[in-house]
Amino acid sequence: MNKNLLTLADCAPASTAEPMARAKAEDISALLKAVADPTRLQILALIAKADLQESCACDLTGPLGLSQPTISHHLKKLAEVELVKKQRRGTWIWYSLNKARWSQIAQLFA
Amino acid sequence: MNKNLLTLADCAPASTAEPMARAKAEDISALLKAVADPTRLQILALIAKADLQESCACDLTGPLGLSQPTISHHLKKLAEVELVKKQRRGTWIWYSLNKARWSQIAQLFA
DNA sequence: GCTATAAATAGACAACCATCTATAAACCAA
DNA sequence: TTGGTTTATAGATGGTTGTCTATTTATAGC
Repeated sequence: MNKNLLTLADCAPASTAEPMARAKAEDISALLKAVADPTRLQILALIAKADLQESCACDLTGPLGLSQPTISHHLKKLAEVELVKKQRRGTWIWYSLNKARWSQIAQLFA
Repeated sequence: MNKNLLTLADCAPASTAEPMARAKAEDISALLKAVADPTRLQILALIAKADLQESCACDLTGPLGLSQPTISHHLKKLAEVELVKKQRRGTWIWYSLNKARWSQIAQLFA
């Protein structure tokens, strides 16, 4: 995933009718798609508000009423775009927000 | 579309395991889904960089290499979540960015 | 009215995605 | 090694979505 995101203005054409590079648009799109799901938004909010700002997957199935594989699927999507970090401690895997990545999204819309 | 968006932190549970309200998550998701498409990102960038910051649909088909109905479809999606404003002047319809709505997204990730 | 141009709609189709059940893999403790 | 717990993977399924062609609607000028 390309981390060097650009503001829309930066990507826009100078004066010709040349659009934002497709590859760049797809990079940004992939990141935004990961957030643009109601369940994943709920997951992110739960992690952010948890003690020490981290949760294990098993803490999420109950409140969200979803199966364990579904939660696992969503966490994988979030990790793929580096919106969450995962850390194994024994049997559990603890997920936390990647705040730098989070801020990159804010910058896109600044 | 609900304009009273909340930061993730605001939506998160107090101390119970109660997640962000589903309806709220779906509202935010709908807004983000509209932006989370590479073609629509390109459209937004084109509009933002156009003279007077507005474009008609016919100006977009060429640079993006897509059919007129496809462009029309995307512009409709963007208008549904109020990310673009449309104004008819004669035969043409001019699209411009809704900057207030744009900023609301930035606030979500602030 | 007739014609030309711009935009929207309808319908079809392929690709993607969120969810489930069933199963496997990883890890810890006896 | 056996058993228990947590997470990941495989496969299936129904719903969503981006794109197209064909058609219709809206507007302007003659």
